[in-house]
Amino acid sequence: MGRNKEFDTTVVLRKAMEVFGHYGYEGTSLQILLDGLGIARQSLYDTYGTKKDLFISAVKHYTNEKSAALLARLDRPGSVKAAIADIFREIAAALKDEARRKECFIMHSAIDQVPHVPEIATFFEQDASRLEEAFYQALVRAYEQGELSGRHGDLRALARYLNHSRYSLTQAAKLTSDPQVLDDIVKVTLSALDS
Amino acid sequence: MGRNKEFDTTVVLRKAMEVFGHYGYEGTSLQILLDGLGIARQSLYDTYGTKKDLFISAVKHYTNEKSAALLARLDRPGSVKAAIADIFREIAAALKDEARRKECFIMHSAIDQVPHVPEIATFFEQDASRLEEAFYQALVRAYEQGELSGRHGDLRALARYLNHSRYSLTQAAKLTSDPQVLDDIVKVTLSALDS
DNA sequence: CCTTTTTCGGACCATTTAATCAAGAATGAA
DNA sequence: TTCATTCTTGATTAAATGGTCCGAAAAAGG
Repeated sequence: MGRNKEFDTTVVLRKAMEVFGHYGYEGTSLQILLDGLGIARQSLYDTYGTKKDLFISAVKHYTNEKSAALLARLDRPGSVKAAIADIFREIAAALKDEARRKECFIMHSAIDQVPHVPEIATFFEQDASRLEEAFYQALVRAYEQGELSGRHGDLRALARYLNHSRYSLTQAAKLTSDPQVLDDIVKVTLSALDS
Repeated sequence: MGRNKEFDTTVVLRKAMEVFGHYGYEGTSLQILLDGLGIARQSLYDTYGTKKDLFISAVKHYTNEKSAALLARLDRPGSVKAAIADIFREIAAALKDEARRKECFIMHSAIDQVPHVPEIATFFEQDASRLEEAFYQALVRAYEQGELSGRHGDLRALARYLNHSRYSLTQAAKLTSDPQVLDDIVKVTLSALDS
């Protein structure tokens, strides 16, 4: 019983990603935040807690969403190289889409806060090691399937490289408005898997 | 005539890089800034102008320094691949050095401000296109010297990739404390030049 | 109708912010 | 010495900050 929430909490969380992504965590004043979310001040505190709580929630929600999609794609049987290519092309596609790219920039703000918000630091550590391991296992499978030659000796290094490249694409997107640049970067990045 | 400045303006500029790199532009309060610089408030305003002015000066000084070193190394005759390898290993070395890495993080804060400080945006655009062109010319020379095979067809894409990888290393350094990860990333990054 | 829950808007708070002004002491060159 | 420049310190300003409290209206279920 009682009145229902008028806003979808996950939709508002998406908007929070955009706002924090655009202004950064410290650069986002409460006023800007409320204007961006389209809800009243009290609703924010009732639903999400403080500004920092909301930020952490948005970061986690974004990261979990992306990580889940990545793990799902890596786990699909078939060519591992094709899976990795898909993953990177999907990221590039998101960063080239005017509507979707805005959310992605919250990653930059999140990395900014790593030294100052322990909860985000540990969260990223765990997420990174999980994904690095997933990449590694996928590469092992690729090797067993004959997709990789002996010249890709250090699969651990390759896994770390792929995981890092994922993050770095959003940084590239912040620095250029030319979609061709993103495609070029992805193309060369994937060439590390060529035989 | 008159009293001399007691502090070296470029030394203070270095400290400014560290402070802004650690706290971000908006996260750096004037008090934190003054404590980090070790000068009095009035000295800051007399010498550098406002907080934003100092930030822009620090960013430009850092970028110019790094870019000049890069261009100098690329212009040296001899193996281009060796030059590029040197460049990336030097970046990794700086990021692994507890003392030097702190300055590098100002890049993250600077990229953060790109959408909000036009002066930084245009400065980065110019710097990026200059370095991309330098990488491209170097790759052309490498090809002419027989260092690259036909499989490195798109030298423009390769140049963009190298320039982007340079930036992205500081982001990787923010996310991991394990120096081995940086080495792994550099190793795989450079493998894009292998035949 | 009654109760519960949420939304909304304004008032309010203490703190912090960047920046300016003022004044005295230190310093160095003419 | 004289004068210009810088350093240091403290006071001050006006605005913005994140966060809390309160009250009334609106909706939904009992």
